[in-house]
Amino acid sequence: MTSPAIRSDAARNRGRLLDAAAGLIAERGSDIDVREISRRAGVGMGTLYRHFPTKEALLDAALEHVFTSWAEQAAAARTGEAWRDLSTFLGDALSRQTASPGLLDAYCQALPGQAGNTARRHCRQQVAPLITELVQAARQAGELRSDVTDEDVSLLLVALGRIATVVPETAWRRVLHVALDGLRATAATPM
Amino acid sequence: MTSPAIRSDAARNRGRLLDAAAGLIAERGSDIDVREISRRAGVGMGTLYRHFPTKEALLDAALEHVFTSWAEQAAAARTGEAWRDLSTFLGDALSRQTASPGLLDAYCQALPGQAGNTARRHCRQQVAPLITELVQAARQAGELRSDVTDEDVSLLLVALGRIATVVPETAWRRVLHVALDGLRATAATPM
DNA sequence: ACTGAAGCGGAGCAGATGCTCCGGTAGGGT
DNA sequence: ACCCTACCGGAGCATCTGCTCCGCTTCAGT
Repeated sequence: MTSPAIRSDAARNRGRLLDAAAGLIAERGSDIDVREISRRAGVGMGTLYRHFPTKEALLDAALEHVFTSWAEQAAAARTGEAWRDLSTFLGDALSRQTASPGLLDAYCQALPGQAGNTARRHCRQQVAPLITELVQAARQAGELRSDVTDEDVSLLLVALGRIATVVPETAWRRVLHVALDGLRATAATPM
Repeated sequence: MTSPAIRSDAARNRGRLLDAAAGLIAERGSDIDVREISRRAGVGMGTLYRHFPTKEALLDAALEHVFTSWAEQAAAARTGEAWRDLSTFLGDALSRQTASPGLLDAYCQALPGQAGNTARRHCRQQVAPLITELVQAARQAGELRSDVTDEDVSLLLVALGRIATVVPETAWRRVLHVALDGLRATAATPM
C-alpha cells in the first residue's frame, strides 16, 4: 500500500535539527553556520540537507515553532484589562528578544514591503492578529490614542527590539515607558 | 632634510578610498567587500592596505567624516526653539539613516557597554554632545519631561533607526510622532 | 533472520572575503 | 635628464560557509 511510514530515526533527527537551530537562533541570532547546527544536533550535514532543502528552510521551520509558542504564551497572559495587556505584551516581547536576539529580527524581515521570504511572513502572522486585538481592545477602552494603528505598534516593537539586545534591561524599559506614554490617548497630539 | 612630503598620488588615492567607502556604506551599510571599495576608488587592493591597516580602519575613517558632517549640519539647523530643535534633529537623523543605512548602525556599535571599537566610539562622540545640549534645552524650556536623560533619547533614535531603513518614510514618521508625544512633559507618567 | 530501500555522515567542491606579496611604475629632489 | 624610493596593482593565500556526493548503516516489513 501507499504507506510511506516515516522511519523513527528520521523523525528523531528532524526534531533534533529543529531544536538545535532554535537554540542557536536564540543565542546568537539568525547568522549561524550549518556545520554548527548539525554538530549541535548530533547529526551530519547530509542529514540536515535531507530534511531541509536549504539552510533558510530549516531556520524558517525552527522560527515557526518559536513564534507559535510566543503567540500562545502571549495570548494566555491576557487579563482583560486592555491597557495593561498591551503594555505587558510589549514588555514581554522585548524580554523575549533580550533572551533570543534573533526573534524580532525575523519579525522585521516579515514586515510588509520587505523583499520576499514567504515563510518569514508566515511567522509574523502568528503574532500579528494578537497585536491587532490588543490594539483594538485598548482603543475601545479609550486608553490607546485613536490615531494609532496596529502596524504602528508593530513597528514600535521592532524598533525597540533593536536596543533590547544591546543595552541592559533597565535602559530599554525606560524607553519603552516613554513610548507607552506616547501611545496613551491623553498624550495624543494631532498627526 | 626631514621632509616626508607625502606624494601627490598617495594623497589622492587615500581620498578616493575614503570617498568610495563612505559612498558604499551609505548605499548598503557596513557590510562591504574590500575588492568593491578598491574598484570603486579606482585603485588596487595593495593601495587600500597601504593606507589603512585593515578594512575596519578604513570604514572607521570614512564614518568619522560622515559623523562630523552630520554633527555640523545638525548644529547649524538649530533655531533656539528648544522643542522644535529636538524634534527636527530626530527627524533629520532618521532621514539621513534612510538615505544611508550604515549610519545609526555605526552609532549603535558605539553605545556604552558595547564590545570594543574605540574608533566607533569616537564617531558617536561627534554627535553625543549635541544631543545632550538639545535635551537640556528642551527640558529647561519645560517641554521635555524631566525624567528623561540624553541617553534615553539616544536609544530612542537608534531604535527608530532600525525601522527607518525598512519601511517608507510616512510609516516611520508616524512612530516618531508617537515617540515625541511620549517625550513631552505633559505626557509624563511616573517612571 | 533477511533484505532492500530510506537514511546517515562527513570529505570535499565552489564561491566569497580579508589580507599579503612582490615585480613593476612613477613622483620629485637633484 | 636621472635615479632612488615610496607607491601601485592585482594574482594568490588562508579561511569561512552553503551545499553535494556517495559509500556505509539501519530501520521495518516479511
